[in-house]
Amino acid sequence: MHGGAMSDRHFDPAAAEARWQRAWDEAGCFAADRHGDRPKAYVLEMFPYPSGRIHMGHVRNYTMGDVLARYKRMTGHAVLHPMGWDAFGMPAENAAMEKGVHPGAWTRDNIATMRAQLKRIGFALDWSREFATCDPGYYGHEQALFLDLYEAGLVYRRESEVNWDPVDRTVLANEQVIDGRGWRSGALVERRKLDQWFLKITAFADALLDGLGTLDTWPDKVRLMQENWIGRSTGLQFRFRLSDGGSVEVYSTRPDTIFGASFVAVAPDHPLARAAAETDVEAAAFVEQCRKGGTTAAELETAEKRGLRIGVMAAHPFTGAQLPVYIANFVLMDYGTGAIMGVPGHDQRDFEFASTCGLPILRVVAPSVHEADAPLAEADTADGVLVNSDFLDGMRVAEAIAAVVARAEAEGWGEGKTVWRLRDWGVSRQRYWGTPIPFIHCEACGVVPVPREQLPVVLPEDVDFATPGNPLERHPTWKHVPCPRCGRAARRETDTLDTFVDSSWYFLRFASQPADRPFDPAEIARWLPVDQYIGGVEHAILHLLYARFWTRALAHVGRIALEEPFASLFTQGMVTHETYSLGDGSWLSPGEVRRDGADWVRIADGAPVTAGRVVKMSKSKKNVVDPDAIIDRFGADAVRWFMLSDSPPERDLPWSEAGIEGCARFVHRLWRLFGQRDPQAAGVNRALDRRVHQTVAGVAQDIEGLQFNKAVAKLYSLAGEIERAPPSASRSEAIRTLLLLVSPMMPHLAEEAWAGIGEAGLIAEASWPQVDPDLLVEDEVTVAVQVKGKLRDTLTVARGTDGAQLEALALASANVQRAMAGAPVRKVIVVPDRLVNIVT
RNA sequence: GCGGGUGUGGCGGAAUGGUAGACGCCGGGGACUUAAAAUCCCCUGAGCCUUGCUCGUGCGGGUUCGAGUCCCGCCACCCGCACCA
Repeated sequence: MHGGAMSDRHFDPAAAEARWQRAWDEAGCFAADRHGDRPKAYVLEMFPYPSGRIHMGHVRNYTMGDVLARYKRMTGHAVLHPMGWDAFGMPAENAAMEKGVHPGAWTRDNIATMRAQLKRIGFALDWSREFATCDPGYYGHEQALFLDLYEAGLVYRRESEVNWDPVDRTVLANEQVIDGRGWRSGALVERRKLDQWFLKITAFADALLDGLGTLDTWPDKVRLMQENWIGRSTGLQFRFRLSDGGSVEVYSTRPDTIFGASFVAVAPDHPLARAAAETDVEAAAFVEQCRKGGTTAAELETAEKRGLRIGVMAAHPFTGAQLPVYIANFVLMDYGTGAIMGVPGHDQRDFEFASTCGLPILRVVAPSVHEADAPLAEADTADGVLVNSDFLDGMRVAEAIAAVVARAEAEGWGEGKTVWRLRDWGVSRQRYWGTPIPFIHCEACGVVPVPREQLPVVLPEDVDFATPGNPLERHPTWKHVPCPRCGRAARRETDTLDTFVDSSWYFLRFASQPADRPFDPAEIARWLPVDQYIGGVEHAILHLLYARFWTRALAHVGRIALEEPFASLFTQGMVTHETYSLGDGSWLSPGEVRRDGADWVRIADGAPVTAGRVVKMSKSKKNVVDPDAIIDRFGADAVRWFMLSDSPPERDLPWSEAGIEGCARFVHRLWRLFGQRDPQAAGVNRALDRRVHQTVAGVAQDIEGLQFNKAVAKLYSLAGEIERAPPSASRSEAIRTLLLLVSPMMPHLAEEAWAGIGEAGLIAEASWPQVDPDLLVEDEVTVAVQVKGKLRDTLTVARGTDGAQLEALALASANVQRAMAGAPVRKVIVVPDRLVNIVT
């Protein structure tokens, strides 16, 4: 029975991996242009930042994409599955400061390391299209595209706040601000205004919002998050007359609650606040205090709500009541007009503020007109009817909003307005390791674009990181250039672009890489949009929104004809691991501990270790495992299999030693099974044939739906089924089919076995098995029998047995009769082929 | 604070409103072996008066012949919040 030559050999993952990776390379199987005539499939995973080494999160991400890419190839597609590097960014500069290495050298070393790691895992990538965003051959084109947007009026400059470290005299990223202090200096961070470059993403707010409607294969949660982020709202913008003769413009999405207004508040940056600060020392001190601390929304919104009353009063547009005006730290200058009317009864922030300041809290919306004076323990934001509101009384909220807007417009003190939460995208970074912004500042001519023939503006290599701040700014010669317009001495822009710009069009560059242009429009037409994009949910808003914006902006300037870059999106979960700590709270890595009965101890000295929560793998908690070390021990196929097993791909995947051992066992178990294929065996096993065809169809469906854990479960099942089956022609064919089905997941084992059973050619180029639809259905079914909804028996009957017969069979069951205890039948529900429910 | 998500055995999870726990891991028992590893077979939600019954999908309600699945209200944890990528 065990005739194959393979069964005498053990499967040696290291040898097989090297052999077949070389074979794929030599055959050029994964070059995208290999099958020009086939329908296209562009499979893309978010490209990595070259941080040093590949981590398990990358392996999971790229394994999913790889399985899909290999499957698509087997089902007759021309597949574009590329890889590159998101190579600009802060960590390279940090490394330069800490270790004295050049950011470029550090980055290129990391890329070399990580490329080698990815190759070891056997991904079916078209490496001929690889690039890094820090290549001048990439970022030079980005500069040209930036100039396109500039010419189209989508780029502008304005003042904007940054986190300023007053000791290091440096702009800090949000993550470099810890508890309001600079991470290196420990100085209290301030907000400081700088002239910065902006992209007019708000010009596309409507289009980006509407476009979400076409992305029906994106996860609902991502579309919802983007929708909320764009934050379209309609409301009333209107003016309060001030007691000093001036006025203040406010915006409210709930103008219906206007009769509940008990104060007016402006942002600390609001002109009114600045004016007050000039004349009033107290106001100046308060505004100054508000400038302390970081710039993040979370920080601003969780800060205690504080305000300072200034000398003017605002007149209520309907009642004429004099409302106090405050400068308040919870009012944002970036949203609406930077000023609000405070309605404590129906806005939680206003409620908290009014409570601490002793301002009146009025109810103007109630569940019914009879509850007009129900007390408010907190802000009531529910729908209801207007009360205590003059001409609005009795209206529903929506009706009242329309009424107030109409009245304001008629009387000329306000107008209905659509406001977006989305703000323009600030792309200036006061850093070295990024794409130089291609502009020159001339005292006579102003801001002048670098002429296109002078692109790329290349970063200087000779920079020093001995002191904080932007090395481009203090470089002795780089920024000194003649003005392209008048020829007089001028200086280069020293800000570089946000790295999100780099990742906003890389998927276009993968489709073609001409030297003289960013991309070839014909190749964009051929490959785009990306058919399946896969990455972490942490990119659900920013990266994906920016990439959608760039695509539309490039279409707007005529570079491409494409609205949405990613036809389908999948967001995968994180790889997690148990954490280990000593009594003093210090973390230990998985390699430093071992199990000792029910407990954990440190290997070095037997010290007791606490096994803690299962959390995302991170260097700081030391709960990481290195992919290379795991491949050394178990082989690439076992790691790939683990990445696909058990956890649904959108959820977190807990790494475990036991789990990877189980996967490695299964790899070898399959090898033994493949070795049992006996081409001489005769006879048909119909039941096994059915299982095989059901599995082929099911696995295909699971892979297409990216439900790899379900595909894995089906493959385990089928393997067990085949193992238990006696030899037959059906069984031999089943083994060959199983090999094809596992090949996208365990490509090295599959190639080795494919060759072992004497098949010609590479399994990487084989076709997905055909399904016989007649074999998909069983002819017997198991029907559940319930009494009053509780399972009492099951029946095995021919598929399609009619209802009356099922009912009779059910009533004849002894278990059913006992459960009924003589009660009369009131109703019988029959679901053919599934269930009979007898209600008594 | 705001926005989004998740919750089912010891663990990861499966289940078009229709047999909860497929498949895998761990654990237990057995076979093979001088022995071990490897491999193979069986058992494995809890409880009980064990031909079978009761309970059970984070918690509390509801809809339904029937709810893990639908609705309402909570709790816990995770992700994002515009200069981390």
